[in-house]
Amino acid sequence: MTRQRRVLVQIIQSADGHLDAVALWQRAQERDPAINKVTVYRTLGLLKKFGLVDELDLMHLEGGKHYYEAKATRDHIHLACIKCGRIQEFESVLFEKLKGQIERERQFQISTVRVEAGGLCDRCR
Amino acid sequence: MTRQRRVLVQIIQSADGHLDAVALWQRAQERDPAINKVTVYRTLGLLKKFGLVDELDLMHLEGGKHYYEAKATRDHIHLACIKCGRIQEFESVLFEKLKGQIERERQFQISTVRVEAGGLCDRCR
DNA sequence: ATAACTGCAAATCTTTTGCTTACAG
DNA sequence: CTGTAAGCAAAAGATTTGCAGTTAT
Repeated sequence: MTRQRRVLVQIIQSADGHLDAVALWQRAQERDPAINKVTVYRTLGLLKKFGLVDELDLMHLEGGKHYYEAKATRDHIHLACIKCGRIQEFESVLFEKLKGQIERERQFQISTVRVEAGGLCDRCR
Repeated sequence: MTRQRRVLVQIIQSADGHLDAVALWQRAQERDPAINKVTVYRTLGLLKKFGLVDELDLMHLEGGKHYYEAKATRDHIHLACIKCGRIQEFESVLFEKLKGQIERERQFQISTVRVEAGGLCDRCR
């Protein structure tokens, strides 16, 4: 557990939105100007591997980059508005049931699930 | 409607698995050696825009590339085994209900949904 | 001490853009 | 004809790798 990792983990934990690797790196630089982008990628790789963060694509609204968020206690769905870019989160017991169905019917042991919907949000439709 | 587009659309339509842009380009070259990779990207962009193909990430099992498949009549979920890499597809009425719930409760007009689960398949667990 | 981690530079890979030529309708 | 698409080269952006020096434990 190094200084750099502490900084990165804390930023991810306390972030309100969804950060991509470069945005995370920029925020980290505010606290530790020497921190390297490569370290960010390597740390994200680790956190992902240990299931501490979720990796999102948010329907590629902004190209091919990936976004990260601290793994929540409860999985949630991301709704990405293709017009205004707003990202909403959504929880549902149906989603929980769906996961259960997958594990049961396919004997598939889920370690990560990602649900992303693209479309028009209530404000934009 | 050009020769190149016809080739590309036909490959996507008849593909059994999930192709990334480069794999699609390679298959296209077998039929039309002069076809350019850029044309593949541009055509994929169009097909995506018109909702004729779905773009997947398959849990980034192989890095940051994207995969494409012809939009099916019925949405389905992708299950990616993190051990053997096998991709399974899964349909469910629960999934359909979940989409309905999102549209109703959030007044969100879904144009594309993507559900991907990573974990261990029945053979690997 | 020593195994793991960081920084730096450079490589790799995917995707996008500008511009000219070619082709479909 | 005329607008749209394709090809080519080059750019841009994201992520990964090799290696030498540094740090956590």
